[in-house]
Amino acid sequence: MPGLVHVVDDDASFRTAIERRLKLAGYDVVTYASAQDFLDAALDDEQPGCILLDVRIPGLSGPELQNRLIAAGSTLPIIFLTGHADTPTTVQAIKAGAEDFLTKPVSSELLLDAIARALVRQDAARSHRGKLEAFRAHLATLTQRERQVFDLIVRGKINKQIAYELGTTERTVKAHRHQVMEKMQVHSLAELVSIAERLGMLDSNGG
Amino acid sequence: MPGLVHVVDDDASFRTAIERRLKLAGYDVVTYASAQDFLDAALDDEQPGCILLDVRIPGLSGPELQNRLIAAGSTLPIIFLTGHADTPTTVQAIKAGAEDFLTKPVSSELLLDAIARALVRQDAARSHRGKLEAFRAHLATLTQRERQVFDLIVRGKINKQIAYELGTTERTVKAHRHQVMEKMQVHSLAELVSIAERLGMLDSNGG
DNA sequence: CTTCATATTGTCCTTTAGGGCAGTGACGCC
DNA sequence: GGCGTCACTGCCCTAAAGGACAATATGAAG
Repeated sequence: MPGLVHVVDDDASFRTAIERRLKLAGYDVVTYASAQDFLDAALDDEQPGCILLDVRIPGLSGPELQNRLIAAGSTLPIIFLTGHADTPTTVQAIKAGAEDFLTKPVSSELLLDAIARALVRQDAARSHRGKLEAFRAHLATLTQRERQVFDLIVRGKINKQIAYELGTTERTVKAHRHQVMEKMQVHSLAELVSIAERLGMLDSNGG
Repeated sequence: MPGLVHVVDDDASFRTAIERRLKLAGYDVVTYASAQDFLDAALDDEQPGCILLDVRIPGLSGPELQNRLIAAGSTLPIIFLTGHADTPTTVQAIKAGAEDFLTKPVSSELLLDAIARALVRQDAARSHRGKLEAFRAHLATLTQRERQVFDLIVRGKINKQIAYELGTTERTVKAHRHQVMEKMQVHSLAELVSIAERLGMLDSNGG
């Protein structure tokens, strides 16, 4: 799996060395001397890649950068690389979703394995997220009224009940319902419910 | 949140000390000198509780016990406690779902926080799992034919198509469909699809 | 052989869902 | 004032779902 590896480390000689190793393995590499440099690069989050991130770097620390990226909704997997790891930092990083936490010096085998895993994971996450985004995009085109009808439909209400709850008629509900199916680009109630479930809209329902 | 804390550690004086601290905090405690002792206790996995587990113990190691429990489908959260942690072990434990990884000596604050989190998490996991189990139990009462109809229903097929695919008639499909709704204890197609989605039966569908 | 579960199917009727066609009314924008 | 979007609605018709009542067939279990 090809991909772009972002190396964030303040040690210039380390950056040079790791870049050479990764390029030999067939990866594209970009290096950054600080977390801020990385953020300033304003990356395309959708591109296949991952981050090799030093924990202790001047300015924003590795875990701080990780938090920023999570807050920003990034899906770029992070592999931490550090001279000496302390347990709480390690635990926190992994809990926050880091792909791995390695210690320098790192063997090429461990490093390349971690990168390969990270790229596979990101690929899966990206395609999964892509589908959800498509659903959300469709959902966003619904008018307020259509959205209300949508919510009641996927909770198993029949048109008659929906009409009553919205204070309108069955014919009107049918019209909205038609628009909902059209805009969400589905051809069955089952698909509609499936989408709603995936978007977490049915977590606490009462049928 | 009350709960039973299982302490697995080969150091008798440590067990005694930790038991006293945990009981003071209001928890029930059971101690084990080895992983095998814990396994032999044949625990009720559904009871609220968690495990305080030493990494290096004679016989089965902490991580090995963790793997066994995962393989057995246990939902008991694990908090690792160890004298000195190495990074790969820490990473692996957390990735495998351990609640935390603490080093001895541990402050009561960190320990009790971790236990409280573990119990909350287990509670959520248990109730979530309970619902799924109920669904699965209902699903298990379906006959083979009903199950086939179920699968096609939740993929958005209409009775006519289902009848064709199963080489039977629409009337028969209706009969099975009725049985499915009855046995799954739902009153709408939406509920049925929602359940199917939660049970992971719709991951790759074509509507 | 009898009983039970399963699978099957038919006829008839009611309720829901889904649209076609047509029209009204409110609101915001150019 | 004209245009477009959104919400609303009536009449009418077809398709799909669901259930009542009734019945056949098969295989496993006792």
